[in-house]
Amino acid sequence: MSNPRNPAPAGAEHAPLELEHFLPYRLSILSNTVSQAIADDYQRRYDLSVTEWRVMAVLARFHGLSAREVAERTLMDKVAVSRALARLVSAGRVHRDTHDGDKRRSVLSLTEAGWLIHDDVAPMARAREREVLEKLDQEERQWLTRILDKLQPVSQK
Amino acid sequence: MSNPRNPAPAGAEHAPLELEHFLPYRLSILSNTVSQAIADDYQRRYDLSVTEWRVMAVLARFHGLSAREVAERTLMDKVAVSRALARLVSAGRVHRDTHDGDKRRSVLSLTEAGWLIHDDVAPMARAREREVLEKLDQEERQWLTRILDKLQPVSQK
DNA sequence: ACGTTATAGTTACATGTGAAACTAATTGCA
DNA sequence: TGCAATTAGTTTCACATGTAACTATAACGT
Repeated sequence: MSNPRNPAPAGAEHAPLELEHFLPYRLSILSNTVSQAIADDYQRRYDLSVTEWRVMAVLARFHGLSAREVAERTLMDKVAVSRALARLVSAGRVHRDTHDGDKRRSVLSLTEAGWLIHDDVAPMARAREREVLEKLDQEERQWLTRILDKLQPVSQK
Repeated sequence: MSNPRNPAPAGAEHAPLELEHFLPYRLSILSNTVSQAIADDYQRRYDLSVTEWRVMAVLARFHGLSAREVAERTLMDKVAVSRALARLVSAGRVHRDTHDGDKRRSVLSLTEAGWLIHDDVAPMARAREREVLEKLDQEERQWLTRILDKLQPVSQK
């Protein structure tokens, strides 16, 4: 009916999608490639998942957050945060207190061990990001930022 | 020790990562948002996963591919393709033959039912992509394409 | 021809992830 | 007060996904 490994006949009434030019597909491939490259660095070395690293990153910036606030800042859902925190706390990387006036809330912070990991991983992550961005010239980098800003959903307040 | 929900003191020696400006993080969020928006359309309606849809999309374009060739074209691994095909075949959306000269290889094509779904989903996906791209002006769209081309890994030959 | 090696595809296992149900604490309001 | 409705966080379940092991067939080198 039609020949293997060749595109469908031009007159075809089906208008198939060309994945390699389809934005969502391209974004997905790119995102996975980039994230994986970075995660490989610390994943094995510290047995640290991407979600855990994100939690650590926000706790490095904002002290005393609750789990819900971490979820807001990372745009992860609360279940993911809860699980990441469980592992981080039991690994001694995050300290969990209970909020004074509200016993439901946790008050989170990096432990000494958490900081050590953070201070090793953060520069590594930045270096990897730099490697990716080096493929672009200055002008392209500026456009990329601008484009991401316009496409990005709300971003956390 | 430090006040909740405020950034760490400026003199802090830890140089925390600002996730919201970190390229891999932004890509991941954007990719998930965009893919999800599109997938929602057909996911429920046809009980069709993203991987399944990608397989269908390449089979719409290239007739008689083997599973391995589908994997190459979608950049998915062969296990994912195998599983997607199992579902698609059992749902009567893809027809699987055995290659004449090589009994290991499959020869895949969309069935009539598969084509019907494809012809409904493909325009829908394109429309959603258009909605996303409408947030950008013409110049930005051109830069985006150029940037993706430069950042993109190898792309399938 | 024949044993080794490579390839196509599937299965099994371990792990990750999201939705919904659940517990505990707090808030709102009659 | 006291009871219903919210909120913080965890647990459970179903399902997706990746790695490695496995089966069947084919290709290669002698």
